[in-house]
Amino acid sequence: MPATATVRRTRPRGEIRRSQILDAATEIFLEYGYGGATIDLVVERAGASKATVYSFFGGKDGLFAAIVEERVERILSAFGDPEVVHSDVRHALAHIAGRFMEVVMAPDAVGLYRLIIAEGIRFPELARTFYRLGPDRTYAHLAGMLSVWRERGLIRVDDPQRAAVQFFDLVSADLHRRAMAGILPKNLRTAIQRSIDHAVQVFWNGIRVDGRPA
Amino acid sequence: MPATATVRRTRPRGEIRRSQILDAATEIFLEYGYGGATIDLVVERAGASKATVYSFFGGKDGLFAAIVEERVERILSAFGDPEVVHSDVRHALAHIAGRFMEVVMAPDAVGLYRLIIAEGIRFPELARTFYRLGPDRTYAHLAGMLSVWRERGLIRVDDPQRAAVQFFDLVSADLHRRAMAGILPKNLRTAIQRSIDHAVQVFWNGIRVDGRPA
DNA sequence: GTCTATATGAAGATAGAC
DNA sequence: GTCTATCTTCATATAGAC
Repeated sequence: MPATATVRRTRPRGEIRRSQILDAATEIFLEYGYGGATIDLVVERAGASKATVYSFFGGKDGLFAAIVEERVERILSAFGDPEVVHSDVRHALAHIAGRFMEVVMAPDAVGLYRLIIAEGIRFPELARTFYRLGPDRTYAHLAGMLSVWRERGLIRVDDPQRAAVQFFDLVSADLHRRAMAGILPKNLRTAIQRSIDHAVQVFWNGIRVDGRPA
Repeated sequence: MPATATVRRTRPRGEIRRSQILDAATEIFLEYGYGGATIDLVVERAGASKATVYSFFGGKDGLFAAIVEERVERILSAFGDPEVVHSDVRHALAHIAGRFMEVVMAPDAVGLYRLIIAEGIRFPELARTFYRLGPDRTYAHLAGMLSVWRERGLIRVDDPQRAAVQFFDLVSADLHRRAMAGILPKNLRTAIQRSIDHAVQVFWNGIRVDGRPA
């Protein structure tokens, strides 16, 4: 083969600048939103130039897509590895709820969700990707745990997938929506803990097999 | 009193143009979002002129605030009058959940919520107003019903206010978030009905006084 | 009060040097 | 590959006529 198959190892060439730009852009977009963010702000914070941004990402749209895809992975990785499903259901629920809230209430995660909602109409494919890579995987995680508990006869639930969504909604929906709107209670950590406790209580009463009140 | 207290009845003077502009602007903002909306688009759809828009609302910000305040009232009025609290709790819950979903899943309501979330950072006071006039009143409504049921010994619940939020989150959170992101299942009405049924089931098991499974 | 026409400025995008 | 400097577009906002 004459000259076509030149095996390039052009790795660290522009990768550094690309990362710098992407990190700066993520901060800017999360802080100002899509409309409020400008390429100039990104350039300034990254210490790069406009032309480089355009050569890497094509434009503001491409930059936005790159941000979402990279960030979902990073946030989800914080959710960690599937742990052992031990048999104290209420304790396990409270534990996974706590980790869930740490992840989804983090400013970055809230900002990303806000971006998806704000621009979902203009970028529907991106929103779908976000849900597939993010929330849906988390739901599936808990659904698996619920299935195991059901097989062991510890709980009574028709549809583990739906029940998982219900549980996370009980834990997070209200606080998460207020966070997205920029409205949060003063003692956030206390509010989160109470939300978890009450969610576990109602949910547990809803799925337990015997009937006596807690 | 000489000349100061001239009682003007300058009502229908500019009120017509104002309404025309506000209606057109609401459509444009809900359709394109704050960033995508332009005064030119509003002017075109309203058949008015830029200068008139500015004389009424001061600018894009003022127009946005006027839209939110007017729209929350209109949407909430659709929720209607507090009905009689009859004693079939599960039936009543399903009924109020159905009306709630009709209101909050309507395209206008979803669009308004999306606007609040997207621009909440830039307009925090507006977001607070929105919550006070909208969701918080709805929660209080159901909380009142729950209190009545509790007094009658029909349910067991510690904090009616929190329980109300929990119930509406169970019913709506997942579908509502997907709607805001522009992602909806094909059979929306079926999905809503199923969401209501499952929410009532879990919530009822969580608050009922006796312990036998349904 | 309402319009037409215009000023002003900002932000996305690119041409060309190094 | 990366920068500086520039172009172009377009949206906000206003001045002035009717």
